[in-house]
Amino acid sequence: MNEEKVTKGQRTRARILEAAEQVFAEIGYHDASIVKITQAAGVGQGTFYLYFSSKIQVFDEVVDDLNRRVRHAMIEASSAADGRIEAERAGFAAFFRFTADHPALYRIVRQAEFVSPGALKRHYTRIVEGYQTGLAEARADGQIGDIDPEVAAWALMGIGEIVGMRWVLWGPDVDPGGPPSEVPPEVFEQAMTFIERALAPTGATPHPPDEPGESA
Amino acid sequence: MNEEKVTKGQRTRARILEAAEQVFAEIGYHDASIVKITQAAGVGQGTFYLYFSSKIQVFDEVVDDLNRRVRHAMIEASSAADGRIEAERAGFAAFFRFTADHPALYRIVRQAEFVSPGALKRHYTRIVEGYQTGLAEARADGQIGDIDPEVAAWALMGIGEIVGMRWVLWGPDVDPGGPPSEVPPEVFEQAMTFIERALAPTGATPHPPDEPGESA
Amino acid sequence: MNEEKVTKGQRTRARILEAAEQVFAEIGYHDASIVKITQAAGVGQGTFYLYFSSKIQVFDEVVDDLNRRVRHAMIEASSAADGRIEAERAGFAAFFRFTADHPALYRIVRQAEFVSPGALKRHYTRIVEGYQTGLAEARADGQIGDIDPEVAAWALMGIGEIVGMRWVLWGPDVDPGGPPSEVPPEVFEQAMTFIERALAPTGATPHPPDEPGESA
Amino acid sequence: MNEEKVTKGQRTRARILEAAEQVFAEIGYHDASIVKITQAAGVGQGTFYLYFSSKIQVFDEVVDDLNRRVRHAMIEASSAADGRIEAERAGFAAFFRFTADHPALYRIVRQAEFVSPGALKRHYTRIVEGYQTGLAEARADGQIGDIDPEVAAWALMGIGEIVGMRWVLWGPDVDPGGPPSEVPPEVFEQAMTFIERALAPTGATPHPPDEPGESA
DNA sequence: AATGAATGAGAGTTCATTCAT
DNA sequence: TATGAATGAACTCTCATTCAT
Repeated sequence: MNEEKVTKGQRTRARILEAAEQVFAEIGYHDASIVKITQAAGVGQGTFYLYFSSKIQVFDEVVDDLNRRVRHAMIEASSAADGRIEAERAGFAAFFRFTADHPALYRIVRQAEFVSPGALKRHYTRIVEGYQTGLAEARADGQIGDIDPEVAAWALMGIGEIVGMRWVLWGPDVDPGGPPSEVPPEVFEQAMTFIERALAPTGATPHPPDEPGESA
Repeated sequence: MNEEKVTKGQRTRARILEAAEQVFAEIGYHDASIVKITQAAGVGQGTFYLYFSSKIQVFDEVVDDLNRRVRHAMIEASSAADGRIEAERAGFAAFFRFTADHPALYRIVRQAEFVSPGALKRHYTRIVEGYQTGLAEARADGQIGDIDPEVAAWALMGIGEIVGMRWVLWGPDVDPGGPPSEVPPEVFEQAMTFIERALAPTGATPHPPDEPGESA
Repeated sequence: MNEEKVTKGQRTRARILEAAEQVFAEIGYHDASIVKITQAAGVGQGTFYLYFSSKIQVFDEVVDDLNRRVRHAMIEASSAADGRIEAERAGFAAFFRFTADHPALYRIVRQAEFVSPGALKRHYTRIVEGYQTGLAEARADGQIGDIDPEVAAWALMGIGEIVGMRWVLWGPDVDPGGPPSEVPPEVFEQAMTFIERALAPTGATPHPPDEPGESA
Repeated sequence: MNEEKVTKGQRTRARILEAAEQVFAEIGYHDASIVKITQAAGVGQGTFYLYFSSKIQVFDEVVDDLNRRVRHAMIEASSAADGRIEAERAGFAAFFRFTADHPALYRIVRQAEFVSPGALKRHYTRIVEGYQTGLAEARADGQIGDIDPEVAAWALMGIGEIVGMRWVLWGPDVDPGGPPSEVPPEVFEQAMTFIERALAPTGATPHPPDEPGESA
């Protein structure tokens, strides 16, 4: 009878976790108080400590949770795509989409450095590991140029991060406080071009097919 | 009379600013208290408010100061270099060197999002503007491929940021707490290769010099 | 049916009472939480309030319980002894032994002043009443000197208390945190000598056996 | 000019210490909150932490302060007295008088066991050391009987403590909450008789001089 | 008879800021 | 120009007690 049942406690815990994510994203870790989180969750203050041992623990859990979800979104998107380049584009697109839908990701992760350094490293490292594995395989297959997969993976991470911050979080016009928007298509295309050229198999012209007659 | 003279007040102000940079870098904005900053500066608490109107104002000023210095270091290094590629390498090297010497840059900037969002945007935007101008000129000269200078500039910013965080701040082994180290030479080379391929003039082989028999 | 039977409820109640005694003794009334007591008893928090109306009530009951047991131990020991002096020694010895076996006695009673003043007075007064009765009888029989039994009884109580604290609770070397030890035999002898001299029949030499030829 | 001057800060500190003593004595350590103490002292909450690092630190200081004062009172009284017995009576009288005037002594010390065990031991040990030294000298002079000064000193401490609690703190009728009264003269006399008999030089009749016709 | 999730008042402590000197 | 004593609001966290199950 209670085999797959979600207990009342589990529901309360989930509500608090969700509220914490929202509040952290909105006002930041330090301005987020337990009172604000529990009010947002609709529970008493004491209830928080029934499920989390401290404010920092719930922060870690929020970061890990977001990390899990963004990686899931990226993997799902790229595995459905056809071919290496398509997969890459799909992965990046998923990353930007997730960022737009969950601005909490950025806002929370960037606070992590001082709040919980472990959480920050865990977050980046896990995502990078995914990239790195894919790049190593692609290099072995000759699908990309000769480059260290680790460095390349971190470079991709950096590009994704900054483009997400610049165009998703800040909006097209860098005006402050605007709601997160999608990455403009032309920006996305340019960013992908940048990446594809960087990774293109050495010796081959990086982007020749669509501009014939260009090579010497 | 006070034309070139540095007044006592100006010296006090500078001491507080310097102390603030150190304390923010070491323990973060929120754990840094006015008491800690003034103690580090060797002045009384009240003196702080003679020169700065609030904790957040001194933070903004620290960020702007670091920004000015890192841009200065990059410009100086790249303008002394010979040729576009050399200039770029020199600029990145200067960026990483500054990061290693002033870990405060990273640690403070990454806190800025919630402390003072304006400071964060100002910081990135100013650095990117420098890149962007250079890239636009280089594109006009045909020294780099056909790519939107703005997107490319942000991509470079992202690469610099993440490589700096990964290899300078975290150290070679991602072990926590280690002192900031230099970017290992092979990582630097790989990162530059990545960038040079991405920016290489379209149609040309990105890295031909080391593979002489490659061109058609 | 339930004449001699110990019901399940009675057993649960006894377990909680015992757990409360241990927890109060170990960490003190204020640091002892209902959760800790119920966990030590192996029951749920709510169960506590089925048998006790409040934390303070269980404290009172613990004090009264210990009081009953220490008096029982003293009475049993002294009633088995032969002669007034022997009885007294046996009573004190029993008191110290009980203290060593149940450090809770001290630790709990000394907290009682602010937790439940009534409990403190009840505890001391009951023990003193036992002494007092014995002393009054002994005085009437001429076995002890002419002294107010009430004052003498309180004096004995004070000696027992402080010697117990000093040598049983703090251990022989006043080092902190050591486990309760027995009163060293020579200390016990000296304390009894002190008491016997104080109570010795007036005019008589208090300790004649070891100094023969002294009486008039 | 400011040679012997008491600074403003020192005065504030003294006011807080005094308020803490009163509040601890009245409602006990645990019910005494920083708010209550600072309100009683007429300062803000934050001011407390300018002078004391924690609630427990001020408690320790209060205990040590009371200890110093009670020892001072005892020493002063007994050193002004004439002869060993008179000195002893004067010391005890001073102890009881101090207790009556500063019920805080008892009420605070008895809480110390769990609040700050070090403070409790320090308090008793220091007073006992004074007794012990005096008793050792008196024994060497043959003024008191042959008894271990350490055990005897602790016994005296116990008697003083319990008589003070019984008659000073609880008042003559053991009714609760009455204001601290003096030890009734006849109780004081009986207690001194008890002590003098216990300490009387062995072989001599303890209290014969004042009742000449008493011996057989 | 027994449970444990839920509560909210209140605890100790910190700190940016003010202001009389 | 410089000080540091003073403040009080706000913080995280604890816990005796209740009550629906």
